[in-house]
Amino acid sequence: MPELPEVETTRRSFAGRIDSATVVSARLGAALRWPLGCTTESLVGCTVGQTERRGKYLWLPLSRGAAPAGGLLMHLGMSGSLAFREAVSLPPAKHDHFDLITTRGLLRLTDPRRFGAVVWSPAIDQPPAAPLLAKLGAEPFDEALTAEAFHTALQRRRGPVKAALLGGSIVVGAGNIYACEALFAAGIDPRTRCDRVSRPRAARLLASVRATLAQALALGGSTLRDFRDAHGMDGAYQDQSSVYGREGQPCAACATPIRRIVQSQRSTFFCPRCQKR
DNA sequence: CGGGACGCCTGTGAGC
DNA sequence: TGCTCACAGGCGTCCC
Repeated sequence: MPELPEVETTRRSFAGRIDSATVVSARLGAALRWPLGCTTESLVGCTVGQTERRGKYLWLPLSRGAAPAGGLLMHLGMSGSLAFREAVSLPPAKHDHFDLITTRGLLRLTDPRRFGAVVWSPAIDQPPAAPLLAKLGAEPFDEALTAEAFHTALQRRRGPVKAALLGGSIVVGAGNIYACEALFAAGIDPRTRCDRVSRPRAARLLASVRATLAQALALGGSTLRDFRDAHGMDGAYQDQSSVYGREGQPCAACATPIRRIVQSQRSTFFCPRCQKR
């Protein structure tokens, strides 16, 4: 569900609406990936600032008057979604695990698998937020990430290029779907060793990662919708994808059946003819 | 440092 | 109908 386009779409959908709101109360249901790191009571009275995104993490800065009061680092994991509603008194359903009730509305995390997280941190550059964010690679649309820098980073690795995209230590944002799609768009076999990707092909791959994420972003995060409706791959994204979830179906470009393999415990879909090592 | 396996959880669909 | 199994959009941690 939430890869970078979905997380960014989520951020845009509520950042302006919760900005400057004051926390009235908070509620933590079942435990998430990590402990909240503060009491829900300690959030009361804090003012929410502009929500930022780093990779697939969201950061909600908090303050008390003029004084910073840390912030909440949020992650949607595999099945999480955030909703912001003006109606504050909606009773939580089974998988609604965190509520931030504010003067402007209710920010609610729904996450059936609970791989997501909400963690209070005294600052974004201090633990526990800092060590989590420090491992992240470049933002995909950061101009500082040039084709040359991307190629150089690939040259240092020997594993399959698909795993490098998924790992996010070079560039963040492409999860399993968009990593597969970007590799297809670039015509690169996902099994290709990183250090065997030539400079021009690295440039093409980076451009494809950007184009794939940008397209999804332009569609408002094509795969983002209510989890109950979103389960499975039978939503809008299925129609958009060239390879993801299409094992056995003919490649749109050459009609060769799309293959599914497993790389580092994850499914990879690709066209064995269009994508070359 | 890189790279792969594992585990965290619940839900769903396929097959029997 | 109910069971078991494989699988699911992420990622930190552990080991080699």
